[in-house]
Amino acid sequence: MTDTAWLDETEMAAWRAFLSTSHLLERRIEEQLKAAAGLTHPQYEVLARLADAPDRQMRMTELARGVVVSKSALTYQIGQLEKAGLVERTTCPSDERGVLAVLTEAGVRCLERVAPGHVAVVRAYLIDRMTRGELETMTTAMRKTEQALRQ
Amino acid sequence: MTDTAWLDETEMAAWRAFLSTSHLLERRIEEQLKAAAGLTHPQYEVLARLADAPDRQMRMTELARGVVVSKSALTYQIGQLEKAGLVERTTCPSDERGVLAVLTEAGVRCLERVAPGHVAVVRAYLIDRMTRGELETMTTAMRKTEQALRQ
DNA sequence: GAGTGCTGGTTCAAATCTGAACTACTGCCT
DNA sequence: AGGCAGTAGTTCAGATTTGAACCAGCACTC
Repeated sequence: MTDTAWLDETEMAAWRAFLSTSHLLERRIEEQLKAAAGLTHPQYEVLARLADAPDRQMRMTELARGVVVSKSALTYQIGQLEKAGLVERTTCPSDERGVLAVLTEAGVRCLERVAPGHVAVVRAYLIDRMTRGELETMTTAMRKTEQALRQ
Repeated sequence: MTDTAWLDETEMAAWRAFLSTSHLLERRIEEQLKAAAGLTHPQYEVLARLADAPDRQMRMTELARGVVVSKSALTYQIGQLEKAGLVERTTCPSDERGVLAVLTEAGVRCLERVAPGHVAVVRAYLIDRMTRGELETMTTAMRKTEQALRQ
């Protein structure tokens, strides 16, 4: 906190662009998912992560880390998804404390139905607007920050 | 919704990296601001935008657009900042319906006190981890998306 | 200059997020 | 065994966000 250099023109522009864009995109995605399937973005992410996981199941904490949401928020969201029949809870066989979130058949079908529309938005506003080079540069840049933030 | 191409390896990696990073960074920033000054990130953004604006004042709608937050959320946040004495409301002289949010002297001082710590975080995790080239590439990429999302 | 449609803000209810307790179980260490 | 620090999830209260409904004031038309 002693003497941090201020952001120059270019840096400030970069930061503002990143910030606005991420929020705007989040808004748009939320809107699309809500309209198409009554899902929130975190909910969609949970389904997507589970679908990719072995046996379509994951531990709560691991899932929370992946989706980048607090443990309590995940507890809440899994509750919602359970009510909707898209996910089920199982106690982890190897660790009595642990809970496994499992994607149900209905969950799989829901995701299959919703994914195309979601991907279309991500593509239309972000992916397809970048060149391959920009895409790769962004990825490496983001990864550095991500890694730093995950300690 | 007809036949959108799925995301290939590289594209998916880019999207995931962007998504996680933006959320992780948001979390970290929120934490820092809360600890340093009891401010939320949107609140900080409001102060920062006002500080940059001519006469340190802005119309509500314009401010909401800038910070990328709903009008009702801004109403709420300006209320909070007003309670804290950092911002004041004035009715707009040219348009009787309009409201101008004005940064107070206390607001200016608060921002001056908090900004260095905030910028330090943005720098430490994002800006300083990129080369100048990456920075510029990211900015152009983000701008394209931003523009598309603002219609 | 009344009527009509728009725009600017606020209010409201509902949903969600977070961090701080709290409970239960695990893994060591002696 | 017995104790103890640490981990996994949940619960809870409080703060914030959002969209929809609402009330004014503006601007344009006939």
